[in-house]
Amino acid sequence: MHVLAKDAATADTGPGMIPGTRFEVDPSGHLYDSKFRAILAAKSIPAEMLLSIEAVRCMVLAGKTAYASFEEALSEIEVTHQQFRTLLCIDGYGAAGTQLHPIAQWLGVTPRNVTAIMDALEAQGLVERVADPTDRRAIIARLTPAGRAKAQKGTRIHQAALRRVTSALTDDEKLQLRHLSLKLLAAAEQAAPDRRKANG
Amino acid sequence: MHVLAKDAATADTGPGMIPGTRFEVDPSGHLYDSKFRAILAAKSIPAEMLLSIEAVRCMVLAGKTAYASFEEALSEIEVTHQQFRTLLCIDGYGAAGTQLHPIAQWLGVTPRNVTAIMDALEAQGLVERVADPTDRRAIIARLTPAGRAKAQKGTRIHQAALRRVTSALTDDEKLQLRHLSLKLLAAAEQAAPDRRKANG
DNA sequence: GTCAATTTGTGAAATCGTTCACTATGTTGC
DNA sequence: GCAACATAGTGAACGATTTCACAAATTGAC
Repeated sequence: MHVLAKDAATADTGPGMIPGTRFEVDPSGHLYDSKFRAILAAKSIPAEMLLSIEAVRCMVLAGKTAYASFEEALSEIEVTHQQFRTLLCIDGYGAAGTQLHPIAQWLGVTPRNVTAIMDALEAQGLVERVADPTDRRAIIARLTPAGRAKAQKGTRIHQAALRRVTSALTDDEKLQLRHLSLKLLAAAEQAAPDRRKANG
Repeated sequence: MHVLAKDAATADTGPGMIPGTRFEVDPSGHLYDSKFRAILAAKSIPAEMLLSIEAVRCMVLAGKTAYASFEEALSEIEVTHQQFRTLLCIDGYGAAGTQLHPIAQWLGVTPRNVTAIMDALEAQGLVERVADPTDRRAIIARLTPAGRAKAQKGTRIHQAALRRVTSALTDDEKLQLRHLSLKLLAAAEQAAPDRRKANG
């Protein structure tokens, strides 16, 4: 009826184990996580749901871990991933800078959060807030020279990390991954209609 | 040199737009997000990186949105997705219950966080802490009858939401998605080696 | 023109997660 | 036996993000 975590933990080195990973290959030639499946198998879940659960979970986990590795890499220059993405976004607007709301959309977070991120970046001297001459409610975020330098260094680091993570996939596989993710995303968005739609 | 967000925003209904989604189909027949690509195109990113960025971002976004839709669905019975996953995990151990550390592994969070989740669930009367007779340091988490009922209701809701999200994919596509995600996950784990490895 | 509705940014408080430090207990080597 | 070390749970402090409420400015309907 139930499988204790210990049971699954002892399955660390199963028969189909791939060297260098904790995953195995199923009969159809696809990777799966035997440890997770062993735990899941005990929970009286309809067979047709198992694959769906596995797929979504793997995707979530891969995304989280990928972003975590970016975070880790960027810590070298003392910016968080989110701060780096913000710098990159602002940099894209050049000397003109941009209001904060477009940044929020790009990051896929609330405007309030951008205020907080800006506070941190400003404290580090990487961005500056200047009045928007065309709209007195708004402020313009602009990179300082230090911010531009940081964005450049960050870009090198981020791209190296990205390459490290994605070199495991061929271009065709990346295309496929993007395609399937977007299909699922479109379906999920209809189920959670009020969510912010990030661009970065 | 730079594309303002406004420019991209006006591209809401491009030529290759799919009805019912905000995505388009590229020449190879794969979905992509034209809005995101338009913004990205301005940022002087090496061509070979663009696809990698898109793929990872789409995956992250899809995962987040999928989980958000579960959260949304489960709010009907006043549990968070994480609380539901915790209930499900504990339920898997039956009447014997389990210590908290295995739960932390299953959820992929720190033990400290499980304490907090348990606090919330206990306050709702869904779980109970009892002393572990075999280890006086440990406590055993067990579902109350109310917890069991909640887990059951939650399972129905969660599975309905999961079906809604994943019905967009064929079984073969789910297999493929899981496969590619795990490949990427394995690569990302090597880049961020200290991360907790979740099982649920 | 004017007034209502919307938009922009931010303070305050809440949520969810983390790390660090600590106590109490178990385990192991000798 | 016992010192050294590892493990289980939790308090305290912190960080990222959200929601709600608000003031100031803009926009739009008439």
